[in-house]
Amino acid sequence: MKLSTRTRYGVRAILELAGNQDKGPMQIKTIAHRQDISVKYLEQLMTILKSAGFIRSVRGAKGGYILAKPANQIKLSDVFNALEGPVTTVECLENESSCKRAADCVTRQVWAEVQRAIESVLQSMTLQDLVDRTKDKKALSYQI
Amino acid sequence: MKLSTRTRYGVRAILELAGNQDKGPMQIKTIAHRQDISVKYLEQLMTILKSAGFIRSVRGAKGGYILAKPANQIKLSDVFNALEGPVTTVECLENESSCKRAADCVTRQVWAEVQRAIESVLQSMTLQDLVDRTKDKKALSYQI
DNA sequence: ATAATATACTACTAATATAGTAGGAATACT
DNA sequence: AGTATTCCTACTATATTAGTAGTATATTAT
Repeated sequence: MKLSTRTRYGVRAILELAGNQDKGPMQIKTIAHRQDISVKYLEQLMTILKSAGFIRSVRGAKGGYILAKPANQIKLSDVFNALEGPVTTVECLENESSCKRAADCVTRQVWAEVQRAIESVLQSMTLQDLVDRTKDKKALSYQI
Repeated sequence: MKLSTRTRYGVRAILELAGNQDKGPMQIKTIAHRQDISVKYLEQLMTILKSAGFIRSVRGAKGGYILAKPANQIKLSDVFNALEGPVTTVECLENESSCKRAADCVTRQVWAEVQRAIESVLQSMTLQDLVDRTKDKKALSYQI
């Protein structure tokens, strides 16, 4: 039940943008370097995030990417959904007709509970929350 | 973030055994037929469940599989773990040294919370709980 | 004993998804 | 014009999953 690198990299990339909101567009090159991700691969992830409406691009020199809306309006569950696909542990939860036993299937109920638990965590966090956590951490480390 | 059929089939198979505890060994053939799973594939899943210690086998004619311990002593989280592998959303949660940034990584914290949420659901259920749910459901359907 | 029935074991295969890589086109700034 | 950047499409390598195939071994029933 591992996350794909697509999701892990994508979340880290959009968090870079979220932590950089006021400083103009940020280039793929920069993000890729800071996060140790292949430039070409990240390029594709940014396309996903863009077409999902979380970020927008500025082409040409001095271009790059910026958040399309404030970081506190982007829930992690939405980003996750765009990158990893719907948090669906099993097909029959999206589409009941995919299994004739769905209606009275006990394991289906279990996977539904698992799914709700995951979604509940992800829905409770916005990008801004995570940026704030990072800042708290930095502030703390200065004291040491 | 889909579950593998390995896990889905495996859980359904062991639930068949759990619902059949007092009726002697149950054959792969029977389970495969009732659950619509390939006999040969299920054979492999039973091997996994057996070497994890949840079930034991009886060879030869009239043989089959039975639970190795009472259904209320088998937690779903353990079965899940044997089939799907550890509920680890990301490598660095199992092995901190796999990423040099692990110590102050915010996304790692997020995935840890997701993981805890999943585990908490699975640990709260035993096979017996699920068997009971099935029975409740059947009892209910008789009333209709 | 022998035949029938079941698991045990090992190896192979097909299909799919993931994680990239590669190359050039389009756009915008200087 | 030249440079820097995103945009688009296609390819490739690797791993995993899901399943198939065949034979060996153990146990029961006749």
